[in-house]
Amino acid sequence: MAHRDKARLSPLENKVMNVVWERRVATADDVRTALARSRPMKDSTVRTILRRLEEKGFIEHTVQGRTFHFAPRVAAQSVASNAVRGIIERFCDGSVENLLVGMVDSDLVS
Amino acid sequence: MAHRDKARLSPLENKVMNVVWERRVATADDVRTALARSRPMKDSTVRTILRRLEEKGFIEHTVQGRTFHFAPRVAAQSVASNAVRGIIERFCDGSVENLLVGMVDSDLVS
DNA sequence: GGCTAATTGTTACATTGTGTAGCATTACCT
DNA sequence: AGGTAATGCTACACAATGTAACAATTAGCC
Repeated sequence: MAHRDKARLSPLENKVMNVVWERRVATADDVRTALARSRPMKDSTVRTILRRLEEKGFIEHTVQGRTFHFAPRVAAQSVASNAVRGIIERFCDGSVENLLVGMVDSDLVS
Repeated sequence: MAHRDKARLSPLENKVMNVVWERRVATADDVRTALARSRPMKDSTVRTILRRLEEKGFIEHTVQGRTFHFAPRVAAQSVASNAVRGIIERFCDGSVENLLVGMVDSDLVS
């Protein structure tokens, strides 16, 4: 299982991904509408983010008529797990236990 | 407990922090020496990183003679837990359980 | 079939973050 | 007191990020 997914998500990319993850499939306009309240964006901006997300391998698209339908290529939990793995390597000397200890200490889990 | 620690660690800052965390206290030269093999850096570079880390609140220094002695202001596990908390919020809809499920799925824990 | 409005493609750019470092200055210690 | 080692200040190139305009295309309606 060789996979190159080192790419990280920027805050905005993250928000967009959340929309795609929630819907399982979304058009650029779906995304813009979904985020309109919390983060108004021009159509072009949304498309740029979607393009970058696709370049990074987080989403893929199919064409329906003239419209791109974006769907996740990776599950949110998968990305999350990967991120946690990175954290464990970088901060906890590779030990999951160390992380869990810290999480217990800060009441994240019990 | 109001704390503003939104600041993130860059890869290099991370490496430097690891040295400081390991030693509990380190001078700029200690850091440079410790990382010399894996990442040769000029003295100035190390100092810049240390300064930024201090600005970000990750370390603090005391002066011994003319030398700065840097020590962590936050524990590694604390930073790790915070990072995980962020991940949970951003990817797992705020649910620790969701994260744990993903971690189990990807064999991070059992 | 042709037109129009919706969609995508292409390109740009200002800001900030990151890594890298030089040089001036200061002040211990011998 | 002077040399040496440490800091203070500043700079800069490159990549990432957020933001978007404008051009080109084309699906689908009339």
